[in-house]
Amino acid sequence: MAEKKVKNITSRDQDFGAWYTDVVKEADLIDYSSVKGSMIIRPYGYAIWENMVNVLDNMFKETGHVNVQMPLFIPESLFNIEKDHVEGFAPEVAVVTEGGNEKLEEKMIIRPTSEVLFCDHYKKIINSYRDLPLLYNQWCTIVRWEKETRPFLRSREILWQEGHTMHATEEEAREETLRMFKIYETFQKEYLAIPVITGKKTEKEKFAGAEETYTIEAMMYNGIALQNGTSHYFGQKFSKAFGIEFLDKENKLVNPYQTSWGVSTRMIGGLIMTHSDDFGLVLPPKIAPTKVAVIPIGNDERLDLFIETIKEDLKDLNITYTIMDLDKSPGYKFAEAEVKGYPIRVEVGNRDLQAGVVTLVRRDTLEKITVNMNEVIPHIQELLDLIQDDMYNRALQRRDAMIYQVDTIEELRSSYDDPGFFLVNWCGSEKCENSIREEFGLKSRCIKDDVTDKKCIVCNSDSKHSIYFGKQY
RNA sequence: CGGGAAAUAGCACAACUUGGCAGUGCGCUUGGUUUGGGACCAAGAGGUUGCAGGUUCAAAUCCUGUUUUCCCGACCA
Repeated sequence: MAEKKVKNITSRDQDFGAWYTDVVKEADLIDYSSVKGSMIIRPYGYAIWENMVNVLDNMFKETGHVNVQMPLFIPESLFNIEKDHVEGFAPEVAVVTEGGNEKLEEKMIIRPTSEVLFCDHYKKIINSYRDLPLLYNQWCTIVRWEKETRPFLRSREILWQEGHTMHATEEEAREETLRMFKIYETFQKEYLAIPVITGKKTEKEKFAGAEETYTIEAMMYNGIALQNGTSHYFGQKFSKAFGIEFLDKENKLVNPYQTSWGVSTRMIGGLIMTHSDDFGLVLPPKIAPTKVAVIPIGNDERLDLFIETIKEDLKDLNITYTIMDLDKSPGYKFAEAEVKGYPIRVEVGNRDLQAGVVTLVRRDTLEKITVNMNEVIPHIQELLDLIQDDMYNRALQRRDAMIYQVDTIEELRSSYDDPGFFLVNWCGSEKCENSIREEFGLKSRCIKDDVTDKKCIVCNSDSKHSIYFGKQY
């Protein structure tokens, strides 16, 4: 069991913010660049993203979506077509005013999201109900001029995925919004081992231009909320504003119904702040680029033989691995394996070989397990599943312990500073939502469900919803 | 965008107060010895002190501006 703390990582309980940046840096996930708010994602960080992309991209394709690539620039006039959308994004867009040494006649906005580009294109290619549904997705970067930036959590240049779909009927579009919402939820639970709270955003918090926004809210180790994905239902707002029309089966000209949905590398930040510890990164096996680290200790011919065998076995089972045979002391390798968050490490030296065993160490608990040499592989397989499940369950327990049902404003007043989410009854008015935000610094996360037999904790009129509030990143 | 702190070798820092040869530790390279919690010996390499101006015989050091990073706040589909 590790006794010594990795020297360059601040303790998580002492200073959560410093701990987070330390882990991100020490695990070689990113480097800072000379460009404010634009991080360099290094190979190990990018490998985590690639795994996320692969899983999600398959899920998108299985549900009929295809990938496209849209322009980076949006002419100002195009951007200005939908009023709510402009108002929401205007404060944070970057604008190109010059090109080739000349002032541009029309400013070009660097996409902060691509709704208008998709709509501009859809207008041309949608003519008949036979063209629908149109299920497009793109993997790309976008730019939002954020003032405070943090690696993965909030950057100016954001690496993400945005799906944009058009449907013949409202029902279909609503189904799509929820289908993708569900895919995000499943992905985060099953692959990232992050328990999430899901629901609708309030009018105040929804996406600029959307009719409804569904959100995936995760709670970090310190009780802070992280919005880890959204799915929007647009109705016909954009299709009307952009004049997108098609002939339906009755030969009537109608506007299609639209959705959009996205997740970004912010999920990597969520992954870290949910699972990692003072020794470094802890990754769930299903998303870890390297699942097993084999650490040979000392020199021995039998050791080489063992390494060769285990390499073959792991390769056959498609379990990614690394052999840490660098010329470093064992302690160095253990610490290195921990900071990188390899889910399982296999320690093997003379002592083990003599006894015909190897030592397995789980990264999540740092528990050491001695197993028979010829049973290593089944143990690894079993352990990978167990770690995945245990990580989810631990995160779930911790989160649930930090959700507080609060029935009166006095209760909230005495507990609002506690880390976590507060479940309150709310009348649905923006006034009461704002008042909770102003007095307690808590933002609404999402609506849990409809409640009618309770009173709003602020104004005491009939409650409409049970809703989560929390501090956010 | 407001308040605070910082930037010196790849990393962490010293030298700055009181201007005068740019240094220490880790890491890196080479050779050797080692190996169960961040090994040891020896020999090396590595610098436009973030950037741009100014003051001065002389600037890492003093002054001005600027960029980036971190912390707190505001903002954040």
